[in-house]
Amino acid sequence: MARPRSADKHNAILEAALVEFGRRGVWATPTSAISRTAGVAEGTLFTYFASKALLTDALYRALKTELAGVMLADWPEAADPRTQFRHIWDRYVRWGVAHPGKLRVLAQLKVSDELSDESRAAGMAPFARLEAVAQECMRRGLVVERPMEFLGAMLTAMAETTVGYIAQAGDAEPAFDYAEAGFEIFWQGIAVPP
Amino acid sequence: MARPRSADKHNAILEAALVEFGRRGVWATPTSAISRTAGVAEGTLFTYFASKALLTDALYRALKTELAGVMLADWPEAADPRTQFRHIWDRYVRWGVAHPGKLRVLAQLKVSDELSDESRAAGMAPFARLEAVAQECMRRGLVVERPMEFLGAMLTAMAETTVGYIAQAGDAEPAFDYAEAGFEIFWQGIAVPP
Amino acid sequence: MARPRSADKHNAILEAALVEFGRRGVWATPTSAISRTAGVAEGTLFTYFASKALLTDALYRALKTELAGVMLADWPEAADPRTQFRHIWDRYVRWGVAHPGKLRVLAQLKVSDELSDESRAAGMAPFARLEAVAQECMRRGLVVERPMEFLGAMLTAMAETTVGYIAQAGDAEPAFDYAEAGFEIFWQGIAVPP
Amino acid sequence: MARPRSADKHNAILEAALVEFGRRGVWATPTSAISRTAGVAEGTLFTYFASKALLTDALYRALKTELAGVMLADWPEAADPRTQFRHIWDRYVRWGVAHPGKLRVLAQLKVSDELSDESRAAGMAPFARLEAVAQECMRRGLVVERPMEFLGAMLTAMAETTVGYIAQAGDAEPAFDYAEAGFEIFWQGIAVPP
DNA sequence: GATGAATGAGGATTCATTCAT
DNA sequence: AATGAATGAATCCTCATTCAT
Repeated sequence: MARPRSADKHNAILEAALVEFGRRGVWATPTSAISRTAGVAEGTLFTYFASKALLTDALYRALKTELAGVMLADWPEAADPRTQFRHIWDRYVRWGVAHPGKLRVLAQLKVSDELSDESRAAGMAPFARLEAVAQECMRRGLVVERPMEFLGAMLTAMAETTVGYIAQAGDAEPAFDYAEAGFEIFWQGIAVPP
Repeated sequence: MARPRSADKHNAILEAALVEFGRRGVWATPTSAISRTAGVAEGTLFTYFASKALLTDALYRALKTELAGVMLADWPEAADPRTQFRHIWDRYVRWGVAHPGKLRVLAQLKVSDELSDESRAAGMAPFARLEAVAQECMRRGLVVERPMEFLGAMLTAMAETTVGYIAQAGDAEPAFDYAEAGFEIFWQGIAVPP
Repeated sequence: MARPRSADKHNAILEAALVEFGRRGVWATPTSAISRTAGVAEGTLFTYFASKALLTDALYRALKTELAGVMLADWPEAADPRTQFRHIWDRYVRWGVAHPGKLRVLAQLKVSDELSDESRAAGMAPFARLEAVAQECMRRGLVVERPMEFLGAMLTAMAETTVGYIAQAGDAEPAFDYAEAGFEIFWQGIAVPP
Repeated sequence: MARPRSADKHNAILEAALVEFGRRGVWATPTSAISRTAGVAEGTLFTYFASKALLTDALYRALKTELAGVMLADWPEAADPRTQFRHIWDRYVRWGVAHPGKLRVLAQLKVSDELSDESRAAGMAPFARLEAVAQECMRRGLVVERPMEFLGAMLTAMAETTVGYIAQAGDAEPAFDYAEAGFEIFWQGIAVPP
């Protein structure tokens, strides 16, 4: 057998793409910069990802999957709905604040024309797990009845905006707790008053 | 460069940039395509906009200004706060639905690295007029006290998401009124219950 | 008006392509070598020929046209058929011997897959003038009745082979007159004996 | 490199090269396509042929050898010269018509710069057997006295042209017998009238 | 020997911008 | 000011060949 394809290299390239995309923007990053950062030859990138578009696709999915994993870790199964939604919100925001580059790349990829429909769908898939929660909430009359994906998109948009504000505020002004404020708007927005 | 002669050409170029960016995406659009669509020579574009970055900047500001104009037109001065916010919301959503290309371009430009800080600031400026409304609402205790820009960003993000859903639903499924639903979330989210 | 497209540059590029193709072979010649030899920027080549394939096409047609011009110059209108055919033959052979590179490039282009059908047809067009001669000869029973294009292709193939032999023989061995010998085979081959 | 193990693989690669060259042209065919078609690994190709140039060389020689074999099979030893030449001619034309791809590849390889002089010489070698025939004819005054290789090249060129015409005519127009016509030109061309 | 991943020079274009007309 | 030809750096990807397994 020949040298097997290396998962390490695959990841190194993905990682490098993330780094370079974060530094220079998705469309301003040549594949050569990615391969250099990944420590592989220019051609090697293409044995792992047949084209730049496929690489960005894969990166998009990887980030989405990672994010979903973060949000679902330590899931408070027994907690009340508000706490569960807050869990998701906090994880999202914390992840975004901790990895501003990732969020930025995700934002760039989302508006990209190169992103395949399959990837867009795949990007949603990891969040399927959250559906059950919301469904249950609606059934119990705790939350307004809205299409699931719509609520999910709203949460995502609001959390992203929140992260953006925290990042922009910087350490300089920790005075205001945007994470808290953002979640309140979201929760008040969807909760059915008792 | 001397001051350009023709406002017509200036506008034709901006218009063409919008069309082409909408068709092919901001980063996949060569300036030559813009000048062709605008009906001017390749070089002429650069007497009106010294660089592609400056052109995108100008387009961003133009769209933001147009949007602000739409939102403030027919302003219901005498109406109650909810109605005023609803006015803003509806104008935004209606504009977005009517001009999906414009919204898409705006989204691409927002995540662009080329966008200057001045333009980002300038993009916010037209919305200053809305500040007064919110400020008054807060003072009267009708709305939660949050930094103005934060509320504005939230509104924008939520409205954009809403537009995205309406566009995606298409004419096929007019059953659900996302505009209404989206606004409810926003308003419940920020309103102080009596 | 802008700088007009220059016939000089157009020709310089064609000329340079000929030189480089002759030196390194059609498929081993990068466009950059052509532009360098032509004394223009790499990009300029593409304002005159949209692609390398189009350039080779144009070169093929140019060479064919030149060759036809050479063969028809000083046409011995009043001479007998044999002399007329000999005129064609000699011009062909002399041109090939004088410009071995051109013949070699022509040979490479002929077997190329890139050559468009239009160009192949266009390459034949200049020889239409010769048809009349052959037609007349056949009518008068001086020459066997064969499809015109077939005879033309035979003449071409035989002349090419002849040129190849002359070139290979070099100045070293002028003892044998291949041009004469080749024509004799051709003429005896098609002439109807009295 | 040690001597290759498998004659099968050697042949499979040559065969695959022929197929791919015929399909895509010699210079547009990557070695990877050849190895894929041959059913061997990319690297394996290079244990059988140290370089692409050597592979094309070998293919050229193989085709030439095959062609010579075809032409000499069923040799009419006792027949008169004309019949013998006709035998050669017919075998050549029939082979070319039956294997248009082979002839096309041969034509491409002939004009290639990569072809080594040894291979060109080797390509001629199989035809040495024909020399005796021609020599005898000349001695007996049946055929014009010309350098052997020149006559051979003429025959080849004329037969190739003939094959080209038959191929182009297709089944649609079997009316004209190019094989017959072509041979007549050749034979009249070289025969010494009694 | 067989495999196919790794390599990196090379190559045809593209494109923002400049500049001669 | 308007034009569009000229420029050449930059880019994605290909491919013959090498080499680790």
